[in-house]
Amino acid sequence: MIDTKTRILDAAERLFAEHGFDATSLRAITKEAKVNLASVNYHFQSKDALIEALFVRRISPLNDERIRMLNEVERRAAGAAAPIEELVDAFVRPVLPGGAPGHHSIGILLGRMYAAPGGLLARVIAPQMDAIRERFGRAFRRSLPGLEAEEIFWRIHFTIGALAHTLASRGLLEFISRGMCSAADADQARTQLIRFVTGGLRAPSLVEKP
Amino acid sequence: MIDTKTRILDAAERLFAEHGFDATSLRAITKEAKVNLASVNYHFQSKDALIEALFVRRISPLNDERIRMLNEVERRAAGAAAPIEELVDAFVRPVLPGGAPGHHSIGILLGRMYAAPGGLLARVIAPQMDAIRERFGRAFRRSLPGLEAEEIFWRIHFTIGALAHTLASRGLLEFISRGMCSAADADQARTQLIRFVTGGLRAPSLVEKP
DNA sequence: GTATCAATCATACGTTCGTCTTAATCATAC
DNA sequence: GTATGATTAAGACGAACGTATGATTGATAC
Repeated sequence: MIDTKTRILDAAERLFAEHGFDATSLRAITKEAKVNLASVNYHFQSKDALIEALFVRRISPLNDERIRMLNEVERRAAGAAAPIEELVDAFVRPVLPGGAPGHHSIGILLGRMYAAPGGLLARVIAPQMDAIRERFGRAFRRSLPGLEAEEIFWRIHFTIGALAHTLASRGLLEFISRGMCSAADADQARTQLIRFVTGGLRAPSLVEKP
Repeated sequence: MIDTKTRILDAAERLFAEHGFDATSLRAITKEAKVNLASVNYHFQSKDALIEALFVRRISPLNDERIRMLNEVERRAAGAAAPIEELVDAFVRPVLPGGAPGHHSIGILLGRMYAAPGGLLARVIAPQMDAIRERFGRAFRRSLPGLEAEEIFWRIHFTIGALAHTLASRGLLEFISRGMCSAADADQARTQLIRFVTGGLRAPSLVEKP
């Protein structure tokens, strides 16, 4: 029998991803997890703290995997500038379904969190993302010497947008089911995403070079 | 004195954009609008219907402006394929701050809605977006003859993602204020966005051409 | 066996929410 | 003036929520 704390986290992750944070009550979570209602306030202190714990559990391994893949890409490049496609792949793959070990619905939740108001993103996610952003920013600057740091910043921002939208979009699957898109598998989505983002990153700089 | 219905819509739009739909109560809205609580259920029927009315009021003019700009772009192209930058501009400008007449916070709400669960997007926004997607899809196919229809579909999807993320991201302004990005004005964001998206759209096709 | 402490359980509390009801107000037409 | 229909006002209702309480169980150590 899995321990109560994990059962709560798993159920919460699943239900939050499906219905959103506000629309999911602790009663629904404890029912899904087959635990007592009070367990949530015993193991965590509040609903907010539960949500926070939920991200804490996933984000670190996720970003570790990103860094691991990035290091691997740079190792293969052997000192030269790494190919943009591979940098992007290291950035997006771990967060896409099937991309990281123990991966469940955290990608959807992350995508949703980026659009949500409130302090959780600023308190929990943003600090973790700053390190990733910094590390990948350096790699991109290396492989895109024609761009200024500020432009890199913007383009990473747009990359996150395209990624988060792909993760969060409920509409996508509907479009797919309506025949507007034939391949529903994650590989197809990732390949298309990488191609698009790589093109965006490679776009010429807006800054006039002397 | 502006009429009650409009006052409610304006206040709701403002508060929803700032705090989200669930975190904003009808009492907060009616207080902000300086109207009676029951007015909401009188003029609209429910909170959900209010949210729906809120989008209905803005989306049509917004998409009309998109179509108007697109037609203008195609008119200038005089039969030839229109430049991608201008197509993208017609797509993103109306939804960005200062881009359309009567524009307030609807962009933030749209950006947030794309990441939110529930049927409102599918019921209200998606049907309106289908027409836009179709119209712009045709224009993009014309200007990007090397791409298959499915690839165009994906790339419009990613474009919406980058756009929605830019609209919804609270974090962005924080990064800006922390000096990681110097220009906070909408012009800078739009220019960077268009450059990135154009590059993504122009990326070579994934499909092998015979 | 019994003391101890963490975990689980049923249940209650206080709050807040969306909605509804009923009465009061206002403008307009006759 | 008065009737009429639309709007606004004040307040109450029931439901659902997050949280807290106190009892109960279960395992471990002595």
